[in-house]
Amino acid sequence: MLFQSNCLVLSRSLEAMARKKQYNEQEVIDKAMALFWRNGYEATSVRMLEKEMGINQFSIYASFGSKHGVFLESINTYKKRIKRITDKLQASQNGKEGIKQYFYDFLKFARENGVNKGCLVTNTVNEIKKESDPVLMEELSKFADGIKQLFLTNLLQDQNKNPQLAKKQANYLMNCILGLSVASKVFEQSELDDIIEITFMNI
Amino acid sequence: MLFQSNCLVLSRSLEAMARKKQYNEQEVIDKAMALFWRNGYEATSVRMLEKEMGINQFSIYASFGSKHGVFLESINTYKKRIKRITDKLQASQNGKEGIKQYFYDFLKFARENGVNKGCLVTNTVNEIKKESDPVLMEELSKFADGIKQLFLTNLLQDQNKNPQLAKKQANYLMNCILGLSVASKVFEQSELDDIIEITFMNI
DNA sequence: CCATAATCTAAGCAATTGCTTAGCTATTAT
DNA sequence: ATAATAGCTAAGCAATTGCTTAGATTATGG
Repeated sequence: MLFQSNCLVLSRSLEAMARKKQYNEQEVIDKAMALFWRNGYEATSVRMLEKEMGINQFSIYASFGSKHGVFLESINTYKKRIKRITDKLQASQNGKEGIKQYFYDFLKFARENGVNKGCLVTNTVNEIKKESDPVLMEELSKFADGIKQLFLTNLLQDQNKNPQLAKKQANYLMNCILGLSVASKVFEQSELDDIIEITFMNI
Repeated sequence: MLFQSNCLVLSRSLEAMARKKQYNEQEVIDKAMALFWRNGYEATSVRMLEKEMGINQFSIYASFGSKHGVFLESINTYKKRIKRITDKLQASQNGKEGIKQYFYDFLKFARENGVNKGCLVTNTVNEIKKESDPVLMEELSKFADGIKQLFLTNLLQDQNKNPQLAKKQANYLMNCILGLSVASKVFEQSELDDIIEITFMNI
């Protein structure tokens, strides 16, 4: 599994060593994530992963155990990649303006060659049934809660903000960015800009 | 195909007649729609449709041509079913309050046995790739535009409303209800209520 | 140089996919 | 009753799914 086989290698340094992996696990997961992001989980076959990751099915199963395992690592990598903009939001001291910037940052983050792919986490919540994979679902919920919490702390930076209201507004903002994840796939950029402006008009 | 074979029957009344269909096409499509709504397009197999619709695969293909054909008819039926609440919005004279009511009506419409299934059209936009079925995608876009237009005309009922602003607000409201379609699958009802209240607070 | 062992290629597995078809059944006009 | 015809059942089709495995390849320690 990812980054564990290397440790295994170290712990066995006394025995006879064998062939080295001809690929970097993080690199091939990056490519897998891009494919899942574009296509969704079900619509991405192991044959497609083979091509995109540039390695044989044997290697995929040796490194990640299953298609599901590749997907879990893809989600982890997605979180790593989006951390760049959530960290920026965490560091922000501009109240709701910082959150607004996060909305624009997210749209940029989710765009590739002019195509909006939405949020991989949101796409996944939309695709899988809650009861089919409750562990993954719980993980995705926690990710969303983390972002909602960031919204809340940023909202509370604004003066005279009622904490009760701020909590509701955090839910409201979460709903708006969920909408943007979907809307960005269909709407024009100018419409998305309008939406963001109205969204932050009265909070 | 749906409601065409009956016409065929009429036009051939002089020749020998044969066995009658043992199912009602609208009834079995209602069941197919429910399944697609719960599971999505790809995750619904023809074998599952067989069971849910209560008819053999032969009958499915005789009546609707393909799995894709069943889905197209399911979308049509979805539009018929949701018409009950869009018609209510069309008849409303309460400005933004009528739209707010539509939000609540939609959440009720999308709930089945306590489970929120979202909007079938939104789910589909989220699942299929734009280029894989541009005809269907165009149809779904038109449906969404129709609702956006209803938002706009209702907004313009409010006094002293700037038409330019109203257009942006219609996009904003469309984004919020797209969000609700996703959020309703994960959020508690009280949170959804909070979201709707805040959504209409600043327009 | 050779034994060991991890990684590679490529063929193959059962199960499932959307769809078709052969043969039986039911309904009608004559 | 009989012939004609449409609908039904159920078996079967090729293609694709996620996953496995046999055998060749490559790297290391002794």
